[in-house]
Amino acid sequence: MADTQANIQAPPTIYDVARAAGVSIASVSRVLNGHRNPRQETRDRVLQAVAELGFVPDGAARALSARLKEVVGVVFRRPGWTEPSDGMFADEDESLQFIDVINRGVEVAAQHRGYNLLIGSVDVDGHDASRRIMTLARKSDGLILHDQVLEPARLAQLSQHVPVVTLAGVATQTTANVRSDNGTGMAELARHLIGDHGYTSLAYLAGFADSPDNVARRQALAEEAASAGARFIEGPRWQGNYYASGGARVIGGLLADGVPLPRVIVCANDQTALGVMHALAQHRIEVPGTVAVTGFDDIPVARHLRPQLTTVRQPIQELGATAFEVLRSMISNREPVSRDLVLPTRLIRRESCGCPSDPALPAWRLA
Amino acid sequence: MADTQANIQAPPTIYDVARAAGVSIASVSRVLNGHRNPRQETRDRVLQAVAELGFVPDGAARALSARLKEVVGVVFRRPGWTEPSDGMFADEDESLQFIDVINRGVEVAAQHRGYNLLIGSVDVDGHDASRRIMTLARKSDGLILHDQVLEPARLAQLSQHVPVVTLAGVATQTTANVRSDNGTGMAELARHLIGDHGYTSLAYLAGFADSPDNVARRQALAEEAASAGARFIEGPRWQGNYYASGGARVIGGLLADGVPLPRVIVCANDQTALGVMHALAQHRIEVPGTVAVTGFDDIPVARHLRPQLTTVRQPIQELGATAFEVLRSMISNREPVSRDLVLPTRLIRRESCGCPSDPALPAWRLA
DNA sequence: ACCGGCTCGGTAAGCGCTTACCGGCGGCCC
DNA sequence: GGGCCGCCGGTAAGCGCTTACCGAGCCGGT
Repeated sequence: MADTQANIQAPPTIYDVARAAGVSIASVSRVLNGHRNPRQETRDRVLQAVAELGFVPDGAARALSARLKEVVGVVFRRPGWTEPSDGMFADEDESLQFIDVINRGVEVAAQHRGYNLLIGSVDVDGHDASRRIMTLARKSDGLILHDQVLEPARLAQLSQHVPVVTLAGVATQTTANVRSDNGTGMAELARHLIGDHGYTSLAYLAGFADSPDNVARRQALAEEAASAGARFIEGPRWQGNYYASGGARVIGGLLADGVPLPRVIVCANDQTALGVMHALAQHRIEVPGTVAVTGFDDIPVARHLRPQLTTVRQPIQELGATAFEVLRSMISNREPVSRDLVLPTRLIRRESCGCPSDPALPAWRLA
Repeated sequence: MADTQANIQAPPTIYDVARAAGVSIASVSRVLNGHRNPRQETRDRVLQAVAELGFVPDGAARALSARLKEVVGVVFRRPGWTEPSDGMFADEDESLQFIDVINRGVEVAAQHRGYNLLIGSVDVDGHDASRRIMTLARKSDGLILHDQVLEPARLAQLSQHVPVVTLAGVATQTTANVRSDNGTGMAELARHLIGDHGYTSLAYLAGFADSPDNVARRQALAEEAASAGARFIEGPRWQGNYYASGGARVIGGLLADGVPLPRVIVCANDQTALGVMHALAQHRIEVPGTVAVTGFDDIPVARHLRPQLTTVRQPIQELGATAFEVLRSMISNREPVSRDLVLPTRLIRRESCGCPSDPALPAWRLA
């Protein structure tokens, strides 16, 4: 062996295929893309050459020429810890399960259409976030933006040039939006807690203040509590950040200051509930015996917690898949199927609200 | 308003910028890419035009011309349930936390270098997996492949044309590999269980049989057990699949057949342990009192389980980040910095092995 | 037999960039 | 003062595809 390095050789181009098949590059392109119905013999020769050479067209060249990249960009926000108490491994402390599952939904839907997913994240201090998103945009045919990645002004500007679908945001003149029916799910949860369990004091542990989801959930809960005459607790002490750390911090703060806890803590999302349950366990506070806890989203781990988490299920993967389909319709028709899609939610009663565990309904159907 | 449709207009091209700045496109390209040190005045005019028009170069054109896409592809395998007992929501039953965190690591590292991540998944029945991966490859500069996505022959073929880094696989002549030091971590865990806790019977709940990680972990455990004279249990009854469902199924099967459980169940990874603990709880079996359970990976939720999961920590994000850096070196130098990188692991003692909970060490440092 | 029309290949013009190459201009040295 | 060299802009040739356009061949109709 003269050289231990395994040199990689350039992949074959369409010219190589054309030469091997004894036809022009136009013919190769035509049989590969199924245009103009080439003669059977031509088709056979091209196909054989393609198989022999293992030809796969270059994405960039194809994109440039066809003005279609078959790539959609997805941007989400990474937790950027501004709180000094979080250590160097802060990033690993959290998984972004909700976001990851949505992205999986996008990806699966995209695969079906021959698209791929280009992923980008921005950290909370997004001073150059806008630039990064632009770059991503120029590598894709359209963008799916998670909550809180771009301020409205930038969004408006961006969406003039690129199809944009937001998740859990608000639709605008130029963007479409996909979200869940927060109100219905939260109302159902509230009625269950107040009506079925008879709880009379509920706190809302909030997510980001300016997130539409957060606003809608809070409001539905507040309204149900009011109409049922239950005490509704909220405020700056109850300000979380959609992450477990936020929930844990809130509980820690409350307990440290000797603030009495309400009978139920309704968390803005599951990850927050995770942190809450963790902090509660650390202080030896019984869930749901002393304090009941609920989440929102029904992320996969919700059922593995002890007690299992009562929550409101969103069709998470479907959220992603829907966002993709809307985006694709914008890409191909330059007009979305709909500007504001709302997916249904529903209450999932498990143990953390005080319901009995139900062994008849295992989380996994066993063989 | 004549038209409610917000028409998207084509983004500006380099020609638009050149015209606005009164220079040639070559000059625009040069100032943007910092080549040939253009005159200050030229630079200013170009930069101003770029700012005014909001110009960002098209990714495809840039890629085609510069022969560099600044995109890396990542392929992982989605759980494809072959077992009939798993319902329609099977996909949502599982999150792929380990994979997601790795991908996040890749993404963060990629961002630093101006690269983006192109995501593709293959399902277990990967009959056209190879083709899909090829397509992905032609949209990127290189590929990072998770475990079990491509058979070796295909891999060898693929890696002739594209730089490839595998995760938790084996390095070959043409591919590089990044993995964790399974042996050391597992040995440390085994010694803790046998030496510190005095357990004398351990079962290994396996992952995919042909996964190198699985083989290495099993072997380290077997060796430690043998040398310490502990009983080591394994076999077809203990065959999992790296997912929670596999762990739950194994436990369910054992219990249904009246097989007595060992004192410790060492799971191939955390997700498996999750399913095991879930199944055990369902049968009212105490963990760690009656049966101790351990995992491997230290995925973010491991600390949220009750009891908290004792496991072996891999530097998950770093695994991804390292894979990216190796790949990048292959892309730019056509030669990897190293063909086989091994990252350290270490035992994380929590509660599920029988260690006392440690309130002095909260999972989150609270404000 | 001729011609219109239809089928199907080939030729070549881009797509929006990067960069090799060239040429003009100014400064420097002798 | 003339010749060289270096600096910088512009011109144009691709990068690897898709596709509009053209033309050759062949069919059927009259």
